[in-house]
Order: sequence, then C-alpha cells, then structure tokens
Amino acid sequence: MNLTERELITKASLLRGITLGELARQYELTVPSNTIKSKGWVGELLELALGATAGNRSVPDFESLGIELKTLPLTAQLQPKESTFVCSAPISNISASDWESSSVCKKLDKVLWVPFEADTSIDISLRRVGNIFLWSPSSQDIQILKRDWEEHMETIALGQIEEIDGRRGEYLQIRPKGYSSKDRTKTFDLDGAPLMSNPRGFYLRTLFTRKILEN
DNA sequence: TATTGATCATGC
DNA sequence: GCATGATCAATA
Repeated sequence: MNLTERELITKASLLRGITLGELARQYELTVPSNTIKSKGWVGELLELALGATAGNRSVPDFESLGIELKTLPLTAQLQPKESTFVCSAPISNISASDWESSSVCKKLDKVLWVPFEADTSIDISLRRVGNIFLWSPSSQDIQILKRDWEEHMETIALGQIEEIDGRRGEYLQIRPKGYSSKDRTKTFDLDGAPLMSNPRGFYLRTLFTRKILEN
C-alpha cells in the first residue's frame, strides 16, 4: 500500500483542478459551511485523498517517504494567503540540539505542497486544488532557516521567551499556538526559574512560501 | 491591508 | 497538554 515517491507525485498531479466539493464527495465527507469552525478540514481532506498515514503521530505524513504534506491557501491573486505552521517551539526544556536534528529541519526536508483556492468569495466546495509539487529547501533557504532557528533557540535558551514576538526571523517566525491566549505551558525565565508562558509554534512567513511558489 | 497575536477542532 | 490540521481577527 505504500506508494513510491513517483507514484505519490503522479497521484497528486491528478488532483489538479478538482474542487474540494468533488474531493469530499469521493470520501463521503460533508463540506463545512465555513472554515472558522473547520480550520484543518482542507488539510485532512488532502491527507485522505493522497493516502497520508501519520494521523496525529509526530512523524511525516508519508512516513516511509519522509514527506510532509502541507496545504497552501491562495488569495484571488494566487498568492499565499497565510503563514504555514511547522511545529511547536520547544520552550519547556533546553534540549541541547542543533539545526540538523531539529523538528523544523526534519519537517521541511521534503514537503508536498498543495496550493488551493482560498479566496473567501469562492464557495468552499467550489475551491479548486492547484498544481501540487514536491519541494525541498535550497541551500540558501536552509542557511536562512537555520539562522532564524538558531536565533530563536538562543533566545529561548537565555530564558527570554517573553521577548520573542512574531516580528523576529526572516523566514521562520515564532507565534502563539494554542487554544487561547490564556493557555500556559511550563518554561523558565532568564534566571532559570520556572515560569508559565503561552505555548508557541514555528511558522513559515508568507514571504517565504511566496518565494517557494515562484520557483 | 499586511502582519502579529488569538483561536478552532480532534485524538490520545 | 501536546500532537495533528490550520485560519480568524485585531492592530500597527
């Protein structure tokens, strides 16, 4: 049942132009009337359609291929509309790690991008899937991502998590990630003393996914 | 109006 | 609570 990379790409290419409504019908899913209560729906639909197997385990969507699936919502101008969540930021333990062994690096090693129409004027069931493509970061991309990651991790290691905001990082930013701003998770302050803080996640800026899309 | 900060759903 | 999947909405 495990597809080869080539088979996956072929399968993905067949989805070009299909509407979310058509795809949902194939899997007997109901198209949500709005995305506010169904934020992850498109991602889950594409996981089904392409046979991703990871569920909510912390492994790539296509485990045997080491490929991560990411939907990429587009504006009416076919530009990326939103930043892309990568993974949560480790703020609770100072696990001495380097870029190569980081979750961010592993997640972005191979990504199957699924661009799709996300302009709100289009009915959800009529939004079309675009040209799905397999991508890996270029060496220049990696240089910048690695630098961003190292700067964020150093700030966290110094116990300055509260200083971090979404303005930091050229390609990779850190923003809140949780159920609400009241969410708290364990971390530490600049003296190493325990502190409760808002959970955060790593996100790719739209500036970066726009560059990806252009190539 | 682009970006940062806040939020929604589900499974275990 | 944290992993998965993200988009909404206030504000600069």
